Amino acid sequence: MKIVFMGTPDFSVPVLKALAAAHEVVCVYTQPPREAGRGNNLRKTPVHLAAETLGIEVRHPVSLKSAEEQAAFKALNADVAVVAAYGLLLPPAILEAFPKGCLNIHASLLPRWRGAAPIQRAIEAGDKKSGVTIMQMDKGLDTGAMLLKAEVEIDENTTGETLHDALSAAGSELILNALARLDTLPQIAQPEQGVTYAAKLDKAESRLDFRKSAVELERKIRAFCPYPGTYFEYEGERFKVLKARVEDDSENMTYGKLLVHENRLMIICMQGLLEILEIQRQGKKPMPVAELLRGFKFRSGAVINYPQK
RNA sequence: CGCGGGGUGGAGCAGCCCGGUAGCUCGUCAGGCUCAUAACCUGAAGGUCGGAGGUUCAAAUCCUCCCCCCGCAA
Repeated sequence: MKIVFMGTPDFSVPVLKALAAAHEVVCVYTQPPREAGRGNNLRKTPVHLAAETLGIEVRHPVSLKSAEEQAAFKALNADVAVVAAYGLLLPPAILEAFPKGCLNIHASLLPRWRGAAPIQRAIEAGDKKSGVTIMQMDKGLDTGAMLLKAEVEIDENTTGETLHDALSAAGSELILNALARLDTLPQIAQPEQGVTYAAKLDKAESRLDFRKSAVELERKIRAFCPYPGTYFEYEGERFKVLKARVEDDSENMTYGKLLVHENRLMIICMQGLLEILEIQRQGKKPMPVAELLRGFKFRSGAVINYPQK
């Protein structure tokens, strides 16, 4: 099949590779290079780089609203467009440009977690499973009819990173499956029941708030690992928390207090005790807490800064 | 030229501002103690202080350039 692929971040790269291996990908759409990272140099998106390696034409329009862009898109004369985390809204003219329309790979079991950050929100909310959904795109935000789903378990070791990779891999497989049976697959409308939205990740959420429970915080730490990360402040310095565990989930009032015991570091939460397992100092690499404690001393009993209301 | 932190025996840190014997917490090795131990005691090995120049009687420490790692912002 002749396919146009539209995607931007790392999540989309395995999908592009899978498609390129099995079909004719005539063109790749991605976000334009932007200033990013140290030095604010222009950076091509992961999909952009992957497409170049594969020798596929890359287009990165700022918008698809203009008649020129829409005409250029339609002129590709493909059978279908596959969209995975592209980052641009698709106008009706794009959605209807090809015979099979636009298929989307969404990283959740729709209609749960429509929107920007379905992977992290699922872990953060304590869901026991997530998955990917292949859907026929329509005008709404992740509201189109569903073709196929694949489930992925979430357990106590699942992080944003591992779930991201698992869903990306599952999505790559599932889209090939869907394309192979495109004409016979039933299109199932999304139920009204169970709709939730995954709000985009906000930097302010990265700061650990010890008025929350240890259970909630541990889930957030896993969900936000490695991006956007979580941290607490100690004597004006940020300490990124990569991994933690719930030591105790009973109630506690002196929340925000830090405890150093043997080679362990714990923080009292409004409800429960959170043990920090993996930590990263500013300018340093992530390391197990016990290692940091060999050279760096936290004052036991110190109160950790957390967002004030 | 976006802002900033860091590279010191195997690990984590201090020392650098105010040049002058390489330190701390661990780990490793050997021996001791012990029913035993990741515990304790004693001893030992192990470092061109990221690299190259420069200043100086003397540089981990001051100056210049380079390499590598990371945090923030975007």
